[in-house]
Amino acid sequence: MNKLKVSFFEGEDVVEIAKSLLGCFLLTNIDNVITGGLITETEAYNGITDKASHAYGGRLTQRTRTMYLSGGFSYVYLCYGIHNLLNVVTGPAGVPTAVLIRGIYPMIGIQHMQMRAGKEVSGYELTNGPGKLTRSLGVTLQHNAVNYQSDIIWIEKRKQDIFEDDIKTGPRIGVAYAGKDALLPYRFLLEHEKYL
DNA sequence: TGTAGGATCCACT
DNA sequence: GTGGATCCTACAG
Repeated sequence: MNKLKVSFFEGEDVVEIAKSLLGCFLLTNIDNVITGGLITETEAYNGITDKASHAYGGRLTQRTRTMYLSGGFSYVYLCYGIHNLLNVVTGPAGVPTAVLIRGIYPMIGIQHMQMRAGKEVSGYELTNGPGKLTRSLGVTLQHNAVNYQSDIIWIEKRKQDIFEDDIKTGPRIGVAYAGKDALLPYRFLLEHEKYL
């Protein structure tokens, strides 16, 4: 067990944190079952100056309140009325930056993830999307504002360091409404095959 | 109080 | 490649 510490999440540079999370293990202990896998895809949401962020312009509402917590809490919200999306809040308290976990490679508790997703789904298909990974991991709105130091959701460093060359960068998905900010290279993908 | 639209996924063409 | 599902959130009035 080698949980990422609070100091990691409290870093000021959300883009750097998004990149650093690639190759770490995301784990949940929900319904008394541990499930999780290798983080393969993340996106950074850079606070009040980022039009794609829920907290753009300093928006502070019931929903976005969680983003203003100090780094190391979860931010779960409902997207398109159907999908729960899981983020990691970063930075000091009052700074609403967060990293969206968009994909993991299933490694632990695969059988149970398959039950949650339905038996037709298997392998990477279980968790290769932000809505799919929460479904397979059992994450719901109940798990909003959970501390990543807890035994419910946490992130571990298990692998050796990731090589820069194995990280692909690109614009974020589904944020066309954000104008110029939609083009920012805040999406990170890991060529994960060699790290399995 | 009303309504437009969304950090997605899946089935269908 | 396209569109429907589905319902909460945000904001205007």
